[in-house]
Amino acid sequence: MKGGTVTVRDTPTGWNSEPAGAEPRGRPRGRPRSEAVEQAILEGVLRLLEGGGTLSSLTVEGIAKAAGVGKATIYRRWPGKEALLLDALATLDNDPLPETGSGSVRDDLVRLIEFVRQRGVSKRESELLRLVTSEVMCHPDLSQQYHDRFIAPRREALRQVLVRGIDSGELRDDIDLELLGDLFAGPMLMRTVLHQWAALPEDLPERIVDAVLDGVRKK
Amino acid sequence: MKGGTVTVRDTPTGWNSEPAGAEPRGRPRGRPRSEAVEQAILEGVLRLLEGGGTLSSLTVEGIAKAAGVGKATIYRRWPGKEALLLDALATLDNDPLPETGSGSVRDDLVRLIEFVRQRGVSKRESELLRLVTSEVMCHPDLSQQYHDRFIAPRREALRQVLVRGIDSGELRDDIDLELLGDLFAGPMLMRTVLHQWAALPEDLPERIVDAVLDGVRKK
Amino acid sequence: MKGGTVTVRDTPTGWNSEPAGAEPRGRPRGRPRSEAVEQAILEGVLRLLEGGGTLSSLTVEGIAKAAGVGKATIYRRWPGKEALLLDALATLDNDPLPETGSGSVRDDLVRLIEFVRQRGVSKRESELLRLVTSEVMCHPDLSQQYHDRFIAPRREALRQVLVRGIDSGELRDDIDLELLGDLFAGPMLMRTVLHQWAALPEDLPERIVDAVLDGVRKK
Amino acid sequence: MKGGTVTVRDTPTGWNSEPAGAEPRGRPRGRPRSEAVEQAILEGVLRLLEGGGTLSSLTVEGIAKAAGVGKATIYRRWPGKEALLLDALATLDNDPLPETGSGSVRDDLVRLIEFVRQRGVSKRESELLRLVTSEVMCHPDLSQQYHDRFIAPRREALRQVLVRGIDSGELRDDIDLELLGDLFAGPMLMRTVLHQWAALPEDLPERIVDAVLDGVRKK
DNA sequence: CAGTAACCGAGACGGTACGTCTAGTCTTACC
DNA sequence: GGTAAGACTAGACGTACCGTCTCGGTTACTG
Repeated sequence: MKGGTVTVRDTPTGWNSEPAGAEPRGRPRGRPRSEAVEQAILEGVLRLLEGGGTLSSLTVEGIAKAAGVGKATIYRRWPGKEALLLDALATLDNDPLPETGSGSVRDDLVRLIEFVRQRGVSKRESELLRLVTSEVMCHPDLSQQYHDRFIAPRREALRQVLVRGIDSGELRDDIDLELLGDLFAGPMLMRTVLHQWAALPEDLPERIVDAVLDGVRKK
Repeated sequence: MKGGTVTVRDTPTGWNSEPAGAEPRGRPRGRPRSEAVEQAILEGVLRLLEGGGTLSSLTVEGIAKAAGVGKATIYRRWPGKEALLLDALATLDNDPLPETGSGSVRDDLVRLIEFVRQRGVSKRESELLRLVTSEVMCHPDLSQQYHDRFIAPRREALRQVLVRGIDSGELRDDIDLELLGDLFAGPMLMRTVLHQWAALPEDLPERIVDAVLDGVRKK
Repeated sequence: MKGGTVTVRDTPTGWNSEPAGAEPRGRPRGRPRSEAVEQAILEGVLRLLEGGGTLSSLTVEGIAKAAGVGKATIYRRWPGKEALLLDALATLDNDPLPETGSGSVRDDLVRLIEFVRQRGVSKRESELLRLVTSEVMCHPDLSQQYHDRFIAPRREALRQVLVRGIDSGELRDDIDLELLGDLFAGPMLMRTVLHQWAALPEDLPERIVDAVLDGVRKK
Repeated sequence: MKGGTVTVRDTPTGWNSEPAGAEPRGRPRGRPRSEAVEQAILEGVLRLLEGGGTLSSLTVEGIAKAAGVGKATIYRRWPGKEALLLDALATLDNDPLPETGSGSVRDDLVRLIEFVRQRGVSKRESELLRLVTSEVMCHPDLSQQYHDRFIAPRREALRQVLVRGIDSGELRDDIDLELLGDLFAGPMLMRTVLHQWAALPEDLPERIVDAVLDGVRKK
């Protein structure tokens, strides 16, 4: 289901795993958890989100109803709706990051930012993303999860491109990588947080990259 | 807060105002709403927030208890806790924006970003700001309010500096102002959303401004 | 207003009177209480009762609104709506009791019970009576009031007739007067409590009196 | 209570029953309602009533607290506290009616009235009975329920005795049964309504029956 | 092939908070 | 000082979810 994990029993995100140690290798006893049920729940979340509505209107009870599932079945898999949301976001977010390293650093940067822009222009994804981001801001304990699963991969891809640019002499080496990354990603985030979905024109990635690369000071 | 409104009776944020038109000028009848009660409620919110906790742990009932006030008194003034939060944020957020226009464009930009950084390093303000931002992301109806009261003034100050820079020939004139603003503000927002409060070193504003001004491309 | 009381200032039922002794005789200071207001309140109660509804739907706030009066004006006169209800009942209940003593004891008894039946067949009065009775059953402190003002006069009239009957040898003297009264009044009360308003045919008083007088044992 | 019904799932008084028709006979799904919880609620009501207090001081919230139960659990079973009161009354009121038909009509009548008197002299029962009666007087929709469950059985027992008396020639046959019943029951009701609990001496049933049977007219 | 252990839908359970309503008091300006 | 208006504290109302807990019933593996 998720990435390269092979065992059927692996809980979606590592939550709620068995006592750990009881059965070192053997298949757990009893009826195995239904893969179909899991899908139904995640799809139920997405379906409810399409109807719009705030985060507090997305109730566990409603999700259970929408998925035709008992509440306990949800709580058996996730500790709460916040964690469930993270997994729901993951089901939409499994497109591979664009290839980089083949062309110029500039093109790679544009491609990466364009990839993020794509998320933003999709109604369903942007809605969910916004909800999850909102949720994460209130729950420090989810922040790490969120960062590791959704932010880190993108930042890492960005970082690799930037490192390549520095090594090749295309980029200055007196700016720390963290800030460098923020400069490129910031404008996209800004528009997301402020509901400015419309403000994502096709040429935005190019304009961001060029402005950051060249600087905004008049030569 | 409340800008230049003069009348005593003006409700905090324009919510819940009287039918409008009934009594064009005269003082409304009945016992006037207590200014003290209003303060007590807002202070109650701030006190509860210092104790930490997520947004859902900040209940209207708790606020009423903390402020020594009936629930109805809160609902008489605000339609819900989200709107109340906006006003609570405003009570912390009434420092005047820094003066600009006296020195170089670069100095003005640094001053503006430093002003935002100050908010971030204050525990109480940053906590509240994060909660409100989170809330706003889920409630499109509050988004406008939030933008007009907290975002717009800062953006306008920023815009004026940028316009001055363009007019004086210090800044390029081929980048739209919106994007220009995002470039400077983005890194601050990024760190706020991701709980990276620690990542706000004193020299950050300078580094942001210099990087954006000069570009990150190796000369 | 009420019976033979002359002074304007006398509160309706003696509640809420001034400190008593402060100003032994002189006209009290300030604006005198408005007679009209008092009437408006009582009529408001009656109007609301016509609309039907339970006792808990008869709110002080609603009465004030219906009477075009402030709540404080009501509380200045009555300690609560229960007491107010008693006075409202009194405004309907001021017809003089029928004359007795002129004819036979049987005729007097029929006349008294017919008088009670009249109350029952009037929608408005019976509704109010039922509400008040209900209220009284829950408030022992009003029980005395209720008894003195509404029950006692009727029972006294009944008692006088019965005493006359005993003295004249028409009635047995081995039954205590209390029980004697209950025998005549019981059937009317029974139908009131059980909402059997329809079961008050015109000849009911006669039938009650004859049955009780003659006994129900077959001769 | 609940008569001869055997099934465990029967809701107390038929309120809140399932859609009726969905599952004609099978056991309803989900966790069954706890019998113990039901008892706890009813006992909570009785406990609160012993403390005295008016009907409005008997709140659903208080009952829930007293029974150690959530409010929803109460509302799941009863539509409101009025209906709950009826069931609470029923738990006290399940003594079988006295046997009749074995002896003289007079003895049967005395026995029936003595049965009612017993209710009245018990503090707890009379308190509850008074509250329920009061409540019923204000809520016509409960009147039928109340009548069917508490009044009708007693009236029917009384009616049977009276019919036997008429058939055997002991009682006059020219008085309608309804009035006949009221004559015997009226005095008891009267004392109940007027808080005259003390006025229920042991020989009252006998005196009532004899007076009604023989008539009060001097022979 | 019966036993057993965990799964499943359903929904009851004790709580908590919601947003509304009313009680009874208090505070204005006006009369 | 009476009056209408309406804000005030307090707390019950009935509803909606939370996260947990039974129920009867359903798989899969195991002995």
